Amino acid sequence: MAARKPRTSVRGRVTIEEVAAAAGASTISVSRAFRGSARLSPDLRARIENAAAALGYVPDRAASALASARSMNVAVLVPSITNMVFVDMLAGIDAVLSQARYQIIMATTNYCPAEEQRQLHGLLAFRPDGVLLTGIDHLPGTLNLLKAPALPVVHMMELNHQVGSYSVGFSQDEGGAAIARHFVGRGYGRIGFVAAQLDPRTLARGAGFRRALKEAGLDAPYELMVPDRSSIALGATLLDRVLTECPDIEAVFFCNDDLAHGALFRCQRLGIAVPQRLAIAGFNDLPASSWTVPALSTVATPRHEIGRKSAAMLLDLMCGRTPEAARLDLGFTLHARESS
Amino acid sequence: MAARKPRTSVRGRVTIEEVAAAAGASTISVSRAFRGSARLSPDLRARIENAAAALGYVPDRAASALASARSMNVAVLVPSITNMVFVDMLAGIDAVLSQARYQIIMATTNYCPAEEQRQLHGLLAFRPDGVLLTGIDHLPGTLNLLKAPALPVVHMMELNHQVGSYSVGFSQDEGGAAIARHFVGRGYGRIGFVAAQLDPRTLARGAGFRRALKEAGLDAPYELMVPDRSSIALGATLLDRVLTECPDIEAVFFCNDDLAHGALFRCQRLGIAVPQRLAIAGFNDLPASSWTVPALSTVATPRHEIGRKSAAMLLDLMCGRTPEAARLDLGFTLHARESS
DNA sequence: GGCCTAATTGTTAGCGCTAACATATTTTGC
DNA sequence: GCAAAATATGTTAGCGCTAACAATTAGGCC
Repeated sequence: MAARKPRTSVRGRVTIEEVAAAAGASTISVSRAFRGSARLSPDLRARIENAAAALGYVPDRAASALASARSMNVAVLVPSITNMVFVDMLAGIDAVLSQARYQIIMATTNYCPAEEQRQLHGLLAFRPDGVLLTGIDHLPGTLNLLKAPALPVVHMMELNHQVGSYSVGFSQDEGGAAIARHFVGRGYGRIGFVAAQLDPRTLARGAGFRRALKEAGLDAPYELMVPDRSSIALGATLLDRVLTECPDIEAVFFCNDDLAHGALFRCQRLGIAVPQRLAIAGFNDLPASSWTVPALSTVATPRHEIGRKSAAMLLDLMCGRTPEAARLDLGFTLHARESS
Repeated sequence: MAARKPRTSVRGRVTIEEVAAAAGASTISVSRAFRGSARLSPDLRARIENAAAALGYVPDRAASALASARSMNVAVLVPSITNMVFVDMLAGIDAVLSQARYQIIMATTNYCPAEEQRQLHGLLAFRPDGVLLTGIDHLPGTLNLLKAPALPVVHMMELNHQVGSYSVGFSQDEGGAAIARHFVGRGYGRIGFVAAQLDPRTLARGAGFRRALKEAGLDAPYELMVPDRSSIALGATLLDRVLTECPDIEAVFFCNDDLAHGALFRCQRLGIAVPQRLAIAGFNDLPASSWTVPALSTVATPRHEIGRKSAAMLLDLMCGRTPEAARLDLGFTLHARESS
């Protein structure tokens, strides 16, 4: 017995056992005190907290996870953190999960489904209690990984219409359509769509844009789509190509604000009047968009709220509660500004 | 004995034991196979890998960490991830650490030393093998937390001259001085310094800026410093205040590019000619800075490289190797563009 | 008081994995 | 051909914590 009860841990860390000894309590009571459990007299709790503070005790999540089958980790997969959109979403997620004592374990997929599966596999080693995925398009293998441990999953940014799946987002397709209708309302004739980083959400925006133009009886738009990662520099480059390939263009929908900013700056540089000579619209409403001159027309997306609500929904699922709705549409807001 | 060897794990997860049984090997061999250890015949290794793949085995980091006293986690603390600078740094860190099979456990401090300590305490529950901290100014309690477990630490972004500490960065002070000398070289007379989010790095830039102006025999600059978080919107607001409070100002150094962009946009809006009427400079060289019209003069910081080198240095320390240098100065580059 | 219920605290047995120490098995040197 | 060294594989005992149960104490009521 003595061998099983070292008063000083082997590895030089303060363990629950030392705290228990110092507080004159049992290990399980220390464990309970740290998990905020009820069923502990104020006196014992105080003694334990004092002892823990004095010894500098830090709980060990690994041991806790192993013993309890709950890791209090949540795996989050986002395409990129260089994209402000996902950073805002992450902030929303963290706000809700850290409140509930969960820790985010995050990885980036680089917009690649295969990389998503690889990264998820890696994150599963943390035995997360739930998973947040960006988007609704995943490899079969990715979803398979989640089946065996029956992990709760919430899909973010898009709306998943598959039964049994949970999602929080808005209709990317409708967002694209909103820009199209705005262009139509302003009377633009020759219209273009420029996209990069052709992820499912970008493509959905393009589809909605096209559909709405068609519904309004207009010609199919001029389209320029490249697989490269979106950036301001790429937006500038693509604007040049648009002007070369389609000189009579009147309005262009750039699939996101990064590209639109690049195009806007390029127009300034070239002395092209926006919106008189060329109207420009973006998507997402980044902070810069309302400050550029001219201010950028764009669709504001509720990404922070998407993060919050996704986390809340996952929290429900992880606690065995049934979320109010399996699909939460948070909508979007068209901001018609000076650039169109 | 039979009770200690369940062929199917209690929790429905595939365990190392089931893989071992399926491959006709011992558990330790499976463990060795997954840690890429040598001392395994190609035949056994193949059998284990096949069995693991067939069963869908995912290792359990919690159990591994508990058994081995190595978590393969690295705790990283950054002020914010809404700031591109730290995102770039994180990308550099991740590139190196994921290569070495380490996982980043990240938290944000919101530029607050007390929050840094709180978050570090939380991350220590992951028993990280090393820690990366942003900056060199920390609460005594923060450093104390790292003392007991004798955790390797590398400080990022600034250079720490304290003996026994490791840091990778550049001289923020010199960066500020570089802008000052640039302004002096261009012959500007009435000069200003505008700062927000007064973290130690911002203050160091200001100090260097001031020092260099003094060395050049100029008057002390007009200064406007506010504690708010930096943003484009704030940059625009502060520009208005600068013009009101100091109408004859000729050149302003904004402590970062976000503020400078806001100021630049505001000048465009107000019809203030940059740099003719007012010269503007920023700090960090964000992607937009070379595309704005006029292009923004700024100091490019090697933040991605700082991330890479910090991670590499920490890797050395975690493996018990001694890094080549305890302090790595990666410098910076002044980009004198159109705005000044 | 005596009996019951409820609240509080403790004991025991692992969670899944790996370090440290055996134990085969093969290779090498002479 | 045989001991010594090198290589390959296995056995055992926990890592620090918590679930499940057990035991103890306090409170309530007639």
